[in-house]
Amino acid sequence: MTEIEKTLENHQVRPTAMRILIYKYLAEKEIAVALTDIESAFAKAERTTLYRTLKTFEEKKIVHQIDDGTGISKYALCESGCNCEIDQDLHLHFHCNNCNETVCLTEHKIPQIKVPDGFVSENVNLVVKGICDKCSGQ
Amino acid sequence: MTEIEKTLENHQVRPTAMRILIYKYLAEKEIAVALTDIESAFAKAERTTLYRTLKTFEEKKIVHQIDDGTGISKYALCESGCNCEIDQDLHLHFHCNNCNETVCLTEHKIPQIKVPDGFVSENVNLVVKGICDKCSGQ
DNA sequence: ATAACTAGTGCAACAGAAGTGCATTTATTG
DNA sequence: CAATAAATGCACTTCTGTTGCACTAGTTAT
Repeated sequence: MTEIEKTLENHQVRPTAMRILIYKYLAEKEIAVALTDIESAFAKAERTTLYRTLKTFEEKKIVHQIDDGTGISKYALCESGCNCEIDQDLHLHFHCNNCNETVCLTEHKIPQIKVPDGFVSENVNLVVKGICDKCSGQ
Repeated sequence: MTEIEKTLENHQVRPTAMRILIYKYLAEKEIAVALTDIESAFAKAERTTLYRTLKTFEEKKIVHQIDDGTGISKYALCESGCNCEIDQDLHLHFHCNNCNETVCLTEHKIPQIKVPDGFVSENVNLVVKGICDKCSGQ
């Protein structure tokens, strides 16, 4: 029983071959991935399977969905690289306009956002766009 | 020559009947609207025309596009209700999970966001989700 | 005013992502 | 091993966004 299998079972997800592969893929990638990314990485697998796997992972809090403003849903593992459990579920993501990759910037906390009276804040999504470290030539 | 016609011409957009209507619609709405919203409001007009009108408006800085995390592009007039000209093009939007409406919260400035070395910030998109004033019963 | 030209609109079609229903396979449990 | 439940594969559908092309309306020059 591998680490990944344990992790999946801890989240009430049965560790099938496909799921382990997808988990591995997500773990290796440091960036948020879209369904199509996984699709091209696993050419043999059906899109639907990948789609439903991601949905399952999302439900079971293994990954969380990221909206980086490209209009395409992306996903990233919740552990180590993302603080989606903390208080207000603050997401801080950086989307590179050059390479189109989206990364989690977890070191940088989001300042408390105030909303007007009557508004109830449940969730904050912050996407910074620009040029990432790899593309800016450091 | 109405106010709206003047506004359009000031932005180098020829004030056609359709465009005036769409501008009026946007001005009346206090919330950001999606293409489909306009579509159902103007059942007679073609979707393509509305689409291209919005694109033209966007190009000419009459409206700006909002990504509220629903995956559907929305638009709002740049004037009075949005500060899309200021320094870093900071957008602060509130999306109600109940009524699904998205509004601009212009009174509340976005604090300066720091990004790690090597990253260059060009644009910041902040969407707060929750319950709006209308739905929270004030 | 009219011909020539340009901008705007309508229609049709396509692309990509997301989502659903159903049959089949795989795994689990009695 | 049979019965059951979960996972997967396939075929479709829907929705948003987008483009090409023909046609119309509006503008400009002669």
